[in-house]
Amino acid sequence: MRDRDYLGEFEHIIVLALLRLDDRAYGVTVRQEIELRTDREVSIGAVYATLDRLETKGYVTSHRGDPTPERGGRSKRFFRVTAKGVTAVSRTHRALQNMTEGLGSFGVTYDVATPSR
Amino acid sequence: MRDRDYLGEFEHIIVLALLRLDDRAYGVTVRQEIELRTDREVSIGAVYATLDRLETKGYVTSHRGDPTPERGGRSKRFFRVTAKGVTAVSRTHRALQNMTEGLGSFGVTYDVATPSR
DNA sequence: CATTATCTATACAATATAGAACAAATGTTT
DNA sequence: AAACATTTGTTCTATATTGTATAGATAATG
Repeated sequence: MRDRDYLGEFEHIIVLALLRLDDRAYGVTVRQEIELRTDREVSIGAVYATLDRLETKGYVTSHRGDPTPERGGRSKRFFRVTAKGVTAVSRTHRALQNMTEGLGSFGVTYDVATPSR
Repeated sequence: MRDRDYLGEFEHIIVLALLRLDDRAYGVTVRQEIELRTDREVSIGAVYATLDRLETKGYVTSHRGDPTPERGGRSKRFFRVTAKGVTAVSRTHRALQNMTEGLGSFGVTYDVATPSR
């Protein structure tokens, strides 16, 4: 993998969730944060699969937390964004910004076509 | 396909390019615009594949232009974003914004981990 | 040992990417 | 003007990477 890659759409969202959650970021909270802030349903498997890939790529790290004293308190796997990860979000973010700037709030200002079907 | 879907990362970029280029948007200019504004190499095949997919989903339409009187002036296939397409960018854009807001310029403010490997 | 929360494994669908092949126009050569 | 070269543009084919859901395994408490 070239280290110039951009984050995929969902990867992007996930990394942002980690940054927001700071040291409270683990599978379940990540999912919640996304469902809360975007109006989108997320399957937990999707979250873990993506987190694993991000870890493989060196964009995040994970470590086991201690079990908490609650029923079902299995130990959590906490995630954290690496410096490399931050670089990647920034790059992705910047690209999007460069493409967007000057467009106004599209959909209002720009007249559009209708689908053929 | 549910009409609640988000644009993939590259789809997003492509649609933004179309909006910028307005009525000058066809394969080659789309590619140029992206390479110009993001610091990214784009293969022409990727552009068309994505444009086709977007058209199938009703996010863009295309029509043939007349051949132009220049060397190599083969007729172009012009693309245009549909209302549905604009809705989709907006939705994608908003989701990203909601996830980003309050984060400051990440990378500066947030302290990060180092990759395990 | 039933219940709860979390994580893992796996499979499949959708998206992204590269590159070569093909097409249509004009320019050049003889 | 026929043949061939050059330029610009599109299509096709193949493959890799991302995104997604589901089912089931684990580890804790009551």
